[in-house]
Amino acid sequence: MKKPLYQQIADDIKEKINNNEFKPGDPIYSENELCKAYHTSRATVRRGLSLLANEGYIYVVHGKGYFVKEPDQNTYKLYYSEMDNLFNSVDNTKLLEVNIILPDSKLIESFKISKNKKIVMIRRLFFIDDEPVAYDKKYMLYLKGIPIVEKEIRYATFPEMVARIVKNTSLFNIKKHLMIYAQMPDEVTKNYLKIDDDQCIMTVEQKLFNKNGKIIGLGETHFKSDYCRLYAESEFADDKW
Amino acid sequence: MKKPLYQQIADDIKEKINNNEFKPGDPIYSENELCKAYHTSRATVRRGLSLLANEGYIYVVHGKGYFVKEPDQNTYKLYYSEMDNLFNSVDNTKLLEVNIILPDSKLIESFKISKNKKIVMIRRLFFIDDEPVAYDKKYMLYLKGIPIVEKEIRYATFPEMVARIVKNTSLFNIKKHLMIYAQMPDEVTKNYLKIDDDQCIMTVEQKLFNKNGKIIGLGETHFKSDYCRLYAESEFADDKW
DNA sequence: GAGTGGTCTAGACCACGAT
DNA sequence: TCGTGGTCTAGACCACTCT
Repeated sequence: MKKPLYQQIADDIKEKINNNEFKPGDPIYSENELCKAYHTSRATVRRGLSLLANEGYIYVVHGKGYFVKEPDQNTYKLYYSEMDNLFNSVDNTKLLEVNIILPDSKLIESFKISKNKKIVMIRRLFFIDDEPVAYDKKYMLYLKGIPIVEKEIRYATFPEMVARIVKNTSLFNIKKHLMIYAQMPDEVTKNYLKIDDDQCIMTVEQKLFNKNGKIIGLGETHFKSDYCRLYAESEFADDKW
Repeated sequence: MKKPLYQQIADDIKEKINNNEFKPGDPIYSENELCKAYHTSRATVRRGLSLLANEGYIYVVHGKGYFVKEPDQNTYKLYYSEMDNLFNSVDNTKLLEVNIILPDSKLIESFKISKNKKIVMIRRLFFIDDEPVAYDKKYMLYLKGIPIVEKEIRYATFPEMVARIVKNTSLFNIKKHLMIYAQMPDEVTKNYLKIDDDQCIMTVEQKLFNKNGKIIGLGETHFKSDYCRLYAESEFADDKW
């Protein structure tokens, strides 16, 4: 299990950064210095530095050198799926509505489309152990010719739906935004989720974009608060390479 | 602005994956095939493939080849800081308590420490425009000799605090976990946040670990729901290299 | 012009998987 | 054994920054 040299180089520098021997903003060794120090070639040195760059420890400036980065404290990896949240999984769903509609002014605004374009609207209820746990609404651009198969959308997450229904999208090239907040449910949501006391809900709004940055989907999911615990962790970029 | 060859190789393969010519699980070209196809050396081909691997499009199996990855639909990049959330920033804080305590059984359990170890406890209130918006509690391992300067912790995020107070930690090597959920406030929180109607709160629990996986900090922040909107987006790993 | 990183070549040898 | 990827060498030439 000998550690490759490029890994050793990366680890040595990483340790100096962790121990504050190199501080954010500081220049570190040049490639040539490292070549000499480790009696190796530039390719190997560069590979080590590339690891550190990918892990967010350093950055490069052409013609100047390598510098220690300010650590990115506030970025986390979040796991989110309408259907699953590490603690419980939706085990049943009910399709409340699948419709092709003309957009109201709010949707026209959001999708930046003309008013004669059509929108697919899907409303669902999610269940766990026969208890309604989330009320879900989705809007997607409608493009002729793609059949909407109920079976396929009952358990689909929003990205999966869009990859099926909207043309020229694959799960690889959808950009996604989430907005997450707590609120008190409105009457409709209260009814669907059978909330009678003053329990609150977690709302997750989704926006999906194609690779050109055009909005192709809008969604909101309202979770009964007991059934929505979101988990996130700091990303320690693992060395994929 | 000529595109480097390794980028071209990566883009060509990426396009085939986006267009579903290569599906998840499929083997793609071998390094040697690509060398021939692009009349180039293995190093260049490997650099292109490395890009794709870092962006999550493909994975490698030694001795077998490169394969298309299942797209990671449910992973997002989340921005979280107690002090800032893209919509509003805490502009004032009040230190309710800074104390060194002996852990109760719950803390002993959580930190996996013996009962004579000491814990630093910090409680704060956060304000925006003179309105209390969050109630914040932190627990950290106490190590002798490090002074706790009130000025330094009033506006500090949890990772910043720990990097100051706990030995051998830097902002680079702290692992962080978050648990996020909506709930109704308890009486204490209601009083601090001056909530009289039935408004709900967003709770964010933080766990901090050192590089060996040992827990070094526990925190919970309770936000008035209007002041906590969390934002996340799909991570399109930018080519750092 | 000297020093830095950015791209690329044409090899070598090793480790792993399938057969 | 053969084809695959994994590590590494010793160069080349180019582009950028600083002085």
